[in-house]
Amino acid sequence: MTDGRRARGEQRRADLVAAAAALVLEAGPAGVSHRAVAARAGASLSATTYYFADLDELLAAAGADLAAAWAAHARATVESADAPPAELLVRAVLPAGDAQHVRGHYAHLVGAGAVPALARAYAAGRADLDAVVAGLGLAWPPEVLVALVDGAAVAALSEGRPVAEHVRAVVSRAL
Amino acid sequence: MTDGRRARGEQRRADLVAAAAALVLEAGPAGVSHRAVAARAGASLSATTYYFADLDELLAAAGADLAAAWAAHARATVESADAPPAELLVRAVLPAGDAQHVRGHYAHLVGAGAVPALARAYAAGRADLDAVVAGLGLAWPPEVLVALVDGAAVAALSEGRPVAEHVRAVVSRAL
DNA sequence: GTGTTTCTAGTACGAGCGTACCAGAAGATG
DNA sequence: CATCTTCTGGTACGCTCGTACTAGAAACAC
Repeated sequence: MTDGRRARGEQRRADLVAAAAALVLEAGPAGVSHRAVAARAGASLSATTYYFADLDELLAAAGADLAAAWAAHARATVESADAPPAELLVRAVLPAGDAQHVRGHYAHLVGAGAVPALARAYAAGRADLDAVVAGLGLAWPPEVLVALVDGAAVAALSEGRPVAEHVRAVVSRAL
Repeated sequence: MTDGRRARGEQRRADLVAAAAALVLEAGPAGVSHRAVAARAGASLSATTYYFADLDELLAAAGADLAAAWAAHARATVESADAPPAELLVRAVLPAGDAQHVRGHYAHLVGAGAVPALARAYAAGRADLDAVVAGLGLAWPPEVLVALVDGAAVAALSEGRPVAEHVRAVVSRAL
Protein backbone atom coordinates (compact mmCIF):
# COMPACT_ATOMS: atom_id res chain seq x y z
CA MET A 1 0.00 0.00 0.00
CA THR A 2 1.48 3.34 -0.93
CA ASP A 3 0.74 6.05 1.57
CA GLY A 4 -1.13 4.28 4.30
CA ARG A 5 -1.45 7.56 6.11
CA ARG A 6 -3.74 8.97 3.48
CA ALA A 7 -5.88 5.84 3.47
CA ARG A 8 -6.12 5.82 7.24
CA GLY A 9 -7.09 9.46 7.24
CA GLU A 10 -9.83 8.94 4.70
CA GLN A 11 -11.18 6.07 6.74
CA ARG A 12 -11.24 8.24 9.84
CA ARG A 13 -13.00 10.96 7.95
CA ALA A 14 -15.58 8.54 6.59
CA ASP A 15 -16.19 7.20 10.10
CA LEU A 16 -16.86 10.70 11.34
CA VAL A 17 -19.28 11.40 8.51
CA ALA A 18 -21.09 8.13 9.15
CA ALA A 19 -21.33 8.89 12.86
CA ALA A 20 -22.72 12.33 12.12
CA ALA A 21 -25.26 10.90 9.69
CA ALA A 22 -26.39 8.35 12.27
CA LEU A 23 -26.77 11.10 14.84
CA VAL A 24 -28.90 13.16 12.46
CA LEU A 25 -31.29 10.24 12.12
CA GLU A 26 -31.32 9.50 15.83
CA ALA A 27 -31.49 12.95 17.34
CA GLY A 28 -32.05 15.35 14.47
CA PRO A 29 -29.56 17.89 13.14
CA ALA A 30 -29.47 19.62 16.52
CA GLY A 31 -28.09 16.45 18.07
CA VAL A 32 -24.91 16.65 16.02
CA SER A 33 -22.05 18.19 17.97
CA HIS A 34 -18.31 17.77 17.66
CA ARG A 35 -18.20 15.83 20.87
CA ALA A 36 -21.14 13.57 20.09
CA VAL A 37 -19.72 12.72 16.67
CA ALA A 38 -16.28 12.00 18.09
CA ALA A 39 -17.66 9.72 20.78
CA ARG A 40 -19.86 7.92 18.29
CA ALA A 41 -16.97 7.37 15.88
CA GLY A 42 -14.56 6.37 18.62
CA ALA A 43 -12.30 9.29 17.79
CA SER A 44 -11.04 12.18 19.83
CA LEU A 45 -12.61 15.59 19.80
CA SER A 46 -9.70 17.03 17.82
CA ALA A 47 -10.26 14.63 14.95
CA THR A 48 -13.53 16.37 14.14
CA THR A 49 -11.88 19.74 13.83
CA TYR A 50 -8.89 18.31 11.99
CA TYR A 51 -10.99 16.88 9.18
CA PHE A 52 -13.70 19.53 9.05
CA ALA A 53 -13.17 23.25 9.25
CA ASP A 54 -16.35 23.75 11.25
CA LEU A 55 -19.57 22.03 12.21
CA ASP A 56 -21.37 23.17 9.08
CA GLU A 57 -18.87 21.37 6.91
CA LEU A 58 -19.32 18.18 8.91
CA LEU A 59 -23.09 18.48 8.73
CA ALA A 60 -22.93 19.09 5.00
CA ALA A 61 -20.83 15.97 4.48
CA ALA A 62 -23.21 13.93 6.61
CA GLY A 63 -26.19 15.36 4.75
CA ALA A 64 -24.72 14.50 1.36
CA ASP A 65 -24.21 10.97 2.67
CA LEU A 66 -27.81 10.78 3.86
CA ALA A 67 -29.20 12.08 0.59
CA ALA A 68 -27.23 9.53 -1.39
CA ALA A 69 -28.21 6.70 0.94
CA TRP A 70 -31.85 7.71 0.68
CA ALA A 71 -31.83 7.64 -3.12
CA ALA A 72 -29.98 4.32 -3.10
CA HIS A 73 -32.50 2.86 -0.68
CA ALA A 74 -35.35 3.95 -2.93
CA ARG A 75 -33.76 2.47 -6.00
CA ALA A 76 -33.04 -0.86 -4.31
CA THR A 77 -36.57 -1.04 -2.95
CA VAL A 78 -38.24 -0.41 -6.29
CA GLU A 79 -35.93 -2.70 -8.18
CA SER A 80 -36.61 -5.53 -5.76
CA ALA A 81 -40.21 -5.44 -7.03
CA ASP A 82 -41.37 -7.82 -4.33
CA ALA A 83 -44.62 -6.08 -3.46
CA PRO A 84 -47.48 -4.22 -5.17
CA PRO A 85 -46.53 -0.86 -6.66
CA ALA A 86 -48.30 1.20 -4.01
CA GLU A 87 -46.47 -0.63 -1.24
CA LEU A 88 -43.16 -0.25 -3.05
CA LEU A 89 -43.82 3.47 -3.33
CA VAL A 90 -44.29 3.81 0.41
CA ARG A 91 -41.26 1.71 1.26
CA ALA A 92 -39.08 3.53 -1.25
CA VAL A 93 -39.86 7.06 -0.10
CA LEU A 94 -39.93 6.44 3.65
CA PRO A 95 -36.56 5.77 5.22
CA ALA A 96 -36.12 2.44 6.95
CA GLY A 97 -35.98 2.42 10.74
CA ASP A 98 -38.11 3.34 13.70
CA ALA A 99 -40.19 6.46 14.27
CA GLN A 100 -37.19 8.39 15.55
CA HIS A 101 -35.29 7.74 12.33
CA VAL A 102 -38.20 8.88 10.22
CA ARG A 103 -38.51 12.02 12.32
CA GLY A 104 -34.79 12.70 11.99
CA HIS A 105 -34.98 12.18 8.25
CA TYR A 106 -37.75 14.72 7.79
CA ALA A 107 -36.26 17.19 10.23
CA HIS A 108 -33.06 17.09 8.24
CA LEU A 109 -34.96 17.34 4.97
CA VAL A 110 -36.83 20.46 6.05
CA GLY A 111 -33.63 22.18 7.11
CA ALA A 112 -31.52 21.03 4.17
CA GLY A 113 -32.64 23.71 1.75
CA ALA A 114 -31.07 26.42 3.88
CA VAL A 115 -27.61 24.97 3.15
CA PRO A 116 -26.74 25.21 -0.55
CA ALA A 117 -24.59 22.08 -0.57
CA LEU A 118 -27.37 20.04 1.00
CA ALA A 119 -29.99 21.56 -1.26
CA ARG A 120 -28.00 20.33 -4.26
CA ALA A 121 -27.53 16.88 -2.75
CA TYR A 122 -31.22 16.48 -2.09
CA ALA A 123 -32.21 17.86 -5.48
CA ALA A 124 -30.04 15.18 -7.08
CA GLY A 125 -31.41 12.51 -4.76
CA ARG A 126 -34.97 13.54 -5.49
CA ALA A 127 -34.39 13.48 -9.25
CA ASP A 128 -33.14 9.93 -8.80
CA LEU A 129 -36.15 9.09 -6.68
CA ASP A 130 -38.58 10.52 -9.21
CA ALA A 131 -37.00 8.50 -12.00
CA VAL A 132 -37.28 5.33 -9.99
CA VAL A 133 -40.86 5.99 -8.91
CA ALA A 134 -41.86 6.71 -12.49
CA GLY A 135 -40.99 3.11 -13.24
CA LEU A 136 -43.67 1.82 -10.89
CA GLY A 137 -46.32 2.31 -13.52
CA LEU A 138 -48.71 4.21 -11.28
CA ALA A 139 -51.21 6.65 -12.72
CA TRP A 140 -49.72 9.91 -11.38
CA PRO A 141 -46.51 11.79 -12.10
CA PRO A 142 -43.74 10.79 -9.69
CA GLU A 143 -43.54 14.21 -8.01
CA VAL A 144 -47.18 13.88 -7.08
CA LEU A 145 -46.74 10.38 -5.70
CA VAL A 146 -43.67 11.31 -3.67
CA ALA A 147 -45.38 14.43 -2.34
CA LEU A 148 -48.30 12.31 -1.25
CA VAL A 149 -46.06 10.02 0.79
CA ASP A 150 -44.00 12.86 2.25
CA GLY A 151 -47.07 14.87 3.15
CA ALA A 152 -48.79 11.94 4.81
CA ALA A 153 -45.60 11.21 6.73
CA VAL A 154 -45.41 14.79 8.00
CA ALA A 155 -49.03 14.65 9.11
CA ALA A 156 -48.42 11.41 11.01
CA LEU A 157 -45.25 12.79 12.60
CA SER A 158 -47.02 15.95 13.75
CA GLU A 159 -49.70 13.91 15.49
CA GLY A 160 -47.40 11.26 16.87
CA ARG A 161 -49.17 8.51 14.96
CA PRO A 162 -47.48 5.45 13.41
CA VAL A 163 -46.06 6.79 10.18
CA ALA A 164 -46.01 3.87 7.77
CA GLU A 165 -49.52 2.87 8.69
CA HIS A 166 -50.95 6.33 8.14
CA VAL A 167 -49.04 6.82 4.91
CA ARG A 168 -50.38 3.55 3.53
CA ALA A 169 -53.92 4.62 4.41
CA VAL A 170 -53.59 7.96 2.63
CA VAL A 171 -51.95 6.42 -0.41
CA SER A 172 -54.60 3.77 -0.75
CA ARG A 173 -57.27 6.44 -0.51
CA ALA A 174 -55.62 8.35 -3.35
CA LEU A 175 -54.94 5.57 -5.83
CA MET B 1 -61.01 45.83 37.52
CA THR B 2 -60.73 43.40 40.35
CA ASP B 3 -57.32 41.91 40.78
CA GLY B 4 -55.19 43.78 38.29
CA ARG B 5 -52.25 41.66 39.32
CA ARG B 6 -53.80 38.53 37.88
CA ALA B 7 -54.67 40.30 34.62
CA ARG B 8 -51.21 41.73 34.32
CA GLY B 9 -49.69 38.32 34.93
CA GLU B 10 -51.80 36.69 32.26
CA GLN B 11 -50.85 39.37 29.79
CA ARG B 12 -47.19 38.79 30.57
CA ARG B 13 -47.61 35.09 30.11
CA ALA B 14 -49.39 35.57 26.78
CA ASP B 15 -46.61 37.88 25.62
CA LEU B 16 -44.04 35.23 26.41
CA VAL B 17 -45.99 32.56 24.54
CA ALA B 18 -46.37 34.85 21.53
CA ALA B 19 -42.66 35.63 21.56
CA ALA B 20 -41.82 31.93 21.71
CA ALA B 21 -44.18 31.18 18.85
CA ALA B 22 -42.63 33.92 16.73
CA LEU B 23 -39.18 32.53 17.47
CA VAL B 24 -40.24 29.05 16.41
CA LEU B 25 -41.30 30.40 13.04
CA GLU B 26 -38.19 32.51 12.64
CA ALA B 27 -35.49 30.20 13.87
CA GLY B 28 -37.11 26.83 14.41
CA PRO B 29 -37.75 25.15 17.75
CA ALA B 30 -34.02 25.12 18.49
CA GLY B 31 -34.01 28.92 18.41
CA VAL B 32 -36.27 29.14 21.43
CA SER B 33 -34.35 29.74 24.66
CA HIS B 34 -35.39 31.38 27.90
CA ARG B 35 -33.20 34.35 27.15
CA ALA B 36 -34.32 34.76 23.54
CA VAL B 37 -37.97 34.63 24.53
CA ALA B 38 -37.47 37.12 27.36
CA ALA B 39 -35.66 39.57 25.11
CA ARG B 40 -38.29 39.21 22.41
CA ALA B 41 -41.13 39.79 24.86
CA GLY B 42 -39.38 42.66 26.60
CA ALA B 43 -39.37 40.74 29.86
CA SER B 44 -36.62 39.68 32.17
CA LEU B 45 -35.12 36.23 32.18
CA SER B 46 -36.82 35.35 35.43
CA ALA B 47 -40.26 35.97 34.01
CA THR B 48 -39.85 32.93 31.74
CA THR B 49 -39.11 30.64 34.66
CA TYR B 50 -41.77 32.23 36.82
CA TYR B 51 -44.57 31.48 34.36
CA PHE B 52 -43.27 28.19 32.98
CA ALA B 53 -41.76 25.38 34.99
CA ASP B 54 -39.26 24.58 32.25
CA LEU B 55 -38.55 25.15 28.61
CA ASP B 56 -40.68 22.23 27.49
CA GLU B 57 -43.73 23.81 29.06
CA LEU B 58 -43.04 27.09 27.29
CA LEU B 59 -42.52 25.33 23.98
CA ALA B 60 -45.72 23.36 24.44
CA ALA B 61 -47.70 26.53 25.08
CA ALA B 62 -46.16 28.19 22.03
CA GLY B 63 -46.87 25.10 19.93
CA ALA B 64 -50.50 24.98 20.96
CA ASP B 65 -50.73 28.64 19.96
CA LEU B 66 -49.16 27.90 16.59
CA ALA B 67 -51.44 24.96 15.91
CA ALA B 68 -54.52 27.02 16.69
CA ALA B 69 -53.31 29.93 14.57
CA TRP B 70 -52.61 27.59 11.69
CA ALA B 71 -56.10 26.11 11.73
CA ALA B 72 -57.64 29.57 12.06
CA HIS B 73 -55.60 30.81 9.11
CA ALA B 74 -56.81 27.89 7.00
CA ARG B 75 -60.41 28.47 7.92
CA ALA B 76 -60.25 32.18 7.16
CA THR B 77 -58.54 31.55 3.85
CA VAL B 78 -61.07 29.01 2.63
CA GLU B 79 -64.02 31.02 3.84
CA SER B 80 -62.77 34.09 2.01
CA ALA B 81 -63.34 32.13 -1.21
CA ASP B 82 -61.63 34.77 -3.31
CA ALA B 83 -59.66 32.44 -5.57
CA PRO B 84 -60.10 29.11 -7.40
CA PRO B 85 -60.33 26.07 -5.10
CA ALA B 86 -56.85 24.77 -5.92
CA GLU B 87 -55.31 28.12 -5.05
CA LEU B 88 -57.33 28.32 -1.85
CA LEU B 89 -56.05 24.88 -0.91
CA VAL B 90 -52.45 25.96 -1.28
CA ARG B 91 -52.94 29.21 0.62
CA ALA B 92 -54.87 27.50 3.38
CA VAL B 93 -52.36 24.76 4.11
CA LEU B 94 -49.16 26.78 3.72
CA PRO B 95 -48.51 29.28 6.49
CA ALA B 96 -48.27 32.91 5.49
CA GLY B 97 -44.85 34.53 5.53
CA ASP B 98 -41.45 34.18 3.94
CA ALA B 99 -39.44 31.03 3.33
CA GLN B 100 -38.00 31.10 6.82
CA HIS B 101 -41.48 31.06 8.33
CA VAL B 102 -42.51 28.14 6.20
CA ARG B 103 -39.37 26.28 7.16
CA GLY B 104 -39.98 26.99 10.83
CA HIS B 105 -43.55 25.82 10.51
CA TYR B 106 -42.59 22.48 9.05
CA ALA B 107 -39.65 21.99 11.40
CA HIS B 108 -42.00 22.49 14.29
CA LEU B 109 -44.59 20.20 12.72
CA VAL B 110 -42.13 17.35 12.28
CA GLY B 111 -41.00 17.60 15.88
CA ALA B 112 -44.44 18.13 17.38
CA GLY B 113 -45.46 14.49 17.51
CA ALA B 114 -42.73 13.71 20.01
CA VAL B 115 -44.46 15.94 22.57
CA PRO B 116 -47.88 14.55 23.55
CA ALA B 117 -49.43 17.96 24.22
CA LEU B 118 -48.35 19.22 20.81
CA ALA B 119 -49.43 16.04 19.09
CA ARG B 120 -52.93 16.59 20.45
CA ALA B 121 -52.93 20.24 19.44
CA TYR B 122 -51.92 19.44 15.89
CA ALA B 123 -54.32 16.52 15.63
CA ALA B 124 -57.13 18.92 16.54
CA GLY B 125 -55.84 21.55 14.13
CA ARG B 126 -55.56 19.04 11.33
CA ALA B 127 -59.09 17.78 11.89
CA ASP B 128 -60.23 21.37 11.57
CA LEU B 129 -58.15 21.79 8.44
CA ASP B 130 -59.53 18.64 6.85
CA ALA B 131 -63.08 19.75 7.52
CA VAL B 132 -62.42 23.10 5.92
CA VAL B 133 -60.63 21.64 2.91
CA ALA B 134 -63.47 19.18 2.36
CA GLY B 135 -65.66 22.20 1.69
CA LEU B 136 -63.60 23.21 -1.32
CA GLY B 137 -65.40 20.70 -3.51
CA LEU B 138 -62.27 19.14 -4.96
CA ALA B 139 -62.28 15.56 -6.20
CA TRP B 140 -60.04 13.98 -3.52
CA PRO B 141 -60.44 13.37 0.19
CA PRO B 142 -59.08 16.24 2.26
CA GLU B 143 -56.26 14.16 3.81
CA VAL B 144 -54.98 13.44 0.34
CA LEU B 145 -55.14 17.07 -0.71
CA VAL B 146 -53.41 18.31 2.42
CA ALA B 147 -50.74 15.61 2.13
CA LEU B 148 -50.10 16.71 -1.43
CA VAL B 149 -49.47 20.30 -0.36
CA ASP B 150 -47.37 19.35 2.68
CA GLY B 151 -45.30 16.87 0.67
CA ALA B 152 -44.65 19.32 -2.12
CA ALA B 153 -43.68 21.93 0.46
CA VAL B 154 -41.18 19.57 2.08
CA ALA B 155 -39.67 18.77 -1.30
CA ALA B 156 -39.28 22.45 -2.10
CA LEU B 157 -37.78 23.16 1.33
CA SER B 158 -35.26 20.36 0.98
CA GLU B 159 -34.03 21.73 -2.33
CA GLY B 160 -34.13 25.38 -1.35
CA ARG B 161 -36.66 26.19 -4.04
CA PRO B 162 -39.50 28.74 -3.76
CA VAL B 163 -42.13 26.84 -1.84
CA ALA B 164 -45.46 28.29 -2.96
CA GLU B 165 -44.46 28.15 -6.59
CA HIS B 166 -43.42 24.51 -6.45
CA VAL B 167 -46.48 23.51 -4.45
CA ARG B 168 -48.77 25.13 -7.00
CA ALA B 169 -47.01 23.26 -9.80
CA VAL B 170 -47.39 19.89 -8.09
CA VAL B 171 -51.02 20.52 -7.17
CA SER B 172 -51.92 21.57 -10.68
CA ARG B 173 -50.27 18.44 -12.02
CA ALA B 174 -52.38 16.31 -9.68
CA LEU B 175 -55.81 17.86 -10.20
C1' DG C 1 19.70 6.84 10.96
C1' DT C 2 17.42 12.21 10.14
C1' DG C 3 13.74 14.95 8.53
C1' DT C 4 9.00 15.81 7.03
C1' DT C 5 4.30 15.24 6.70
C1' DT C 6 0.10 13.32 8.54
C1' DC C 7 -2.63 12.34 12.14
C1' DT C 8 -4.06 11.86 17.25
C1' DA C 9 -4.81 13.19 21.95
C1' DG C 10 -5.43 16.39 25.48
C1' DT C 11 -6.48 20.71 27.22
C1' DA C 12 -8.21 25.44 27.44
C1' DC C 13 -11.12 29.57 26.54
C1' DG C 14 -15.10 32.15 26.03
C1' DA C 15 -19.93 31.93 25.14
C1' DG C 16 -24.68 30.54 25.71
C1' DC C 17 -27.61 27.50 27.90
C1' DG C 18 -31.37 25.81 31.72
C1' DT C 19 -32.30 26.59 36.07
C1' DA C 20 -32.28 28.23 40.96
C1' DC C 21 -32.23 31.77 44.24
C1' DC C 22 -33.30 36.08 46.50
C1' DA C 23 -34.30 40.99 47.34
C1' DG C 24 -37.63 44.16 46.44
C1' DA C 25 -41.40 46.57 43.74
C1' DA C 26 -46.40 46.67 42.94
C1' DG C 27 -50.83 45.97 43.95
C1' DA C 28 -54.64 43.99 46.80
C1' DT C 29 -56.67 43.39 51.46
C1' DG C 30 -57.48 44.23 56.17
C1' DC D 1 -51.61 52.44 58.21
C1' DA D 2 -49.56 47.38 57.96
C1' DT D 3 -49.63 42.87 55.79
C1' DC D 4 -49.77 39.48 52.39
C1' DT D 5 -49.53 37.86 47.56
C1' DT D 6 -48.08 38.50 43.05
C1' DC D 7 -44.74 39.66 40.11
C1' DT D 8 -40.07 41.58 38.49
C1' DG D 9 -35.17 42.10 38.09
C1' DG D 10 -30.56 40.66 38.91
C1' DT D 11 -27.22 37.42 39.77
C1' DA D 12 -25.02 32.93 40.11
C1' DC D 13 -23.96 27.87 39.35
C1' DG D 14 -22.88 24.13 36.63
C1' DC D 15 -23.05 22.42 32.18
C1' DT D 16 -22.27 21.82 27.07
C1' DC D 17 -21.01 23.96 23.18
C1' DG D 18 -17.64 25.49 19.01
C1' DT D 19 -13.21 26.30 18.35
C1' DA D 20 -8.16 26.98 18.98
C1' DC D 21 -3.75 25.48 20.46
C1' DT D 22 0.12 22.51 21.45
C1' DA D 23 2.76 18.28 22.07
C1' DG D 24 3.70 14.05 20.39
C1' DA D 25 2.90 9.57 17.85
C1' DA D 26 2.92 7.29 13.30
C1' DA D 27 4.08 6.65 8.64
C1' DC D 28 6.73 7.95 4.98
C1' DA D 29 11.16 9.89 2.16
C1' DC D 30 15.93 10.29 2.06
